[in-house]
Amino acid sequence: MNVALNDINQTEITRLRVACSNCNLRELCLPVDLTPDEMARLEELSNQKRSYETGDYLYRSGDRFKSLHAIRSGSFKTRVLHEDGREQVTGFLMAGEIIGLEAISTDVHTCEALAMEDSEVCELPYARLAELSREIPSLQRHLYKIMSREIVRDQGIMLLLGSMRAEERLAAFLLNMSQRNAIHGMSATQLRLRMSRLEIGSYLGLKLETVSRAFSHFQEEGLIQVKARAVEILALPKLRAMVGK
Amino acid sequence: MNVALNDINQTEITRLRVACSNCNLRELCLPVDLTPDEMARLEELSNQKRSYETGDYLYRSGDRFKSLHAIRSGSFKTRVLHEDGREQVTGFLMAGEIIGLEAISTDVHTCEALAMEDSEVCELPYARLAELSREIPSLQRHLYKIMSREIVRDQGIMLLLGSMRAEERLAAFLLNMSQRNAIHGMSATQLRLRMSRLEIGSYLGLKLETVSRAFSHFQEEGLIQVKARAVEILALPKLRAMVGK
DNA sequence: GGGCTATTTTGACATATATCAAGTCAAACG
DNA sequence: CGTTTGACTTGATATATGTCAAAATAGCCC
Repeated sequence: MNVALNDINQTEITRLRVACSNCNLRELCLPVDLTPDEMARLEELSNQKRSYETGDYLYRSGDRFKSLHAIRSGSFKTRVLHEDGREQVTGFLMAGEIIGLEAISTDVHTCEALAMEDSEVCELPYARLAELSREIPSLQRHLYKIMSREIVRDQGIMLLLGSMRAEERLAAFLLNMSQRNAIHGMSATQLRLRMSRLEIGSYLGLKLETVSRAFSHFQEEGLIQVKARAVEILALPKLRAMVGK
Repeated sequence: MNVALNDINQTEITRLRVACSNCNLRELCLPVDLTPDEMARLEELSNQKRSYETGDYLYRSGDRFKSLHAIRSGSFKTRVLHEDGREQVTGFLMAGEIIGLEAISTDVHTCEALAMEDSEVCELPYARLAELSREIPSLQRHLYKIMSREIVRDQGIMLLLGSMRAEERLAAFLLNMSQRNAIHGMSATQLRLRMSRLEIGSYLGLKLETVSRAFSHFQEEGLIQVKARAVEILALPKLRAMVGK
């Protein structure tokens, strides 16, 4: 749930994402009125830093939940493993985004998160965040909002996944990647995908061949330029039109 | 998002639902330790009551969000209307359940809720609930949990919808209805569905004919006995097996 | 109860996606 | 530099679901 298809529905998308580079909670604070003192206390929470290499686990299913993590560099995917060993990708998390929210309720992670490339994260101990939010009502209210907005976002996904066809899903995915790139100051049209066709398919509920065909078809139509994982978006408006906006 | 497919994944399902008949927040309080005094204050919130006839709106898209509602009797559906007039059902809410959570973040309802039959609800003014939660830390924490558990639940839906086929979706739906029936002290096998095949299809992302065929097929297989909207579940374990558990 | 209407079921066919199987391409490695 | 390996693309076919149409059924009003 860390990643949302319906982001491309052009509602605000900044939300939980940390737009500034030093991995504090500025984005999270932005819409709430905090005093400089409160702000400082909030930023203190995110001072630690840790490195992960490609394939390393940030957390595994069953791990006790202690903290959220803000991704400073690199990217992660979250997944669940089914009994039969199949992998189901549930989200992609990029630099500047916060990961781990899904475990707040259970205190235990229900999926695993692993680095898709060498990455760095800052820890946000949840206990201290909650504690702080009890002292700062506007922060508390904001956390509520963040969480329930996640709900709305996912509801959006549900609606979309139920009714979207393969190419619409892929269009939504590309627009989502584009927007998240743009938020963090990178190109909105030049994408370097970190994930394989198989992973994209798993995330979108499609087979890798279907994903590949959709890429090819988009290229034929002049919507994008594909070169393996380097994708250039040529016709952003047309892609938007495909997903209904 | 008020309704979840993955409830049938046999995790706990009591959650937000109010199991006792007088529509207080007992279910909501249950897992938290409240003093009798705190409990009393909480129950005060749900004293009001209002009636709705079939087709009445509990709220509409765009309405200002003021309160949650606990359904004392009857049932509601939530939906969004697309530009072209198509209706998309996003949830079914039954007696004993709480509706409206999706609007907390935006302060405005993003979908509309209307009665599927004559119904009664109690209002839970959100401001007072939030205020109270500030004074009662364990309640605050519980609200966090409820909300983020909604997240997990919806994530479950996302996973399911992406990979489940028509009959699996219907099986999940039936099991969900069964469980919710059971929670509120009704039969787990004798279901009186309040919604049409069209609404079920809209909710599950299927066409009504597909829903109907799935019902028929289940009956042929001896899994259920169908008589219009009266459905008897004959082979609960087999249905469970269909959805992976 | 009889007729009316909406709902549900069923059938025939169309389309989208999955499946199976080659074949291509590119990075990694000796 | 050739080989290997994994990822990606493309093609042929199968299967699931959607679409269109008609018949059957149930609920409702008089």
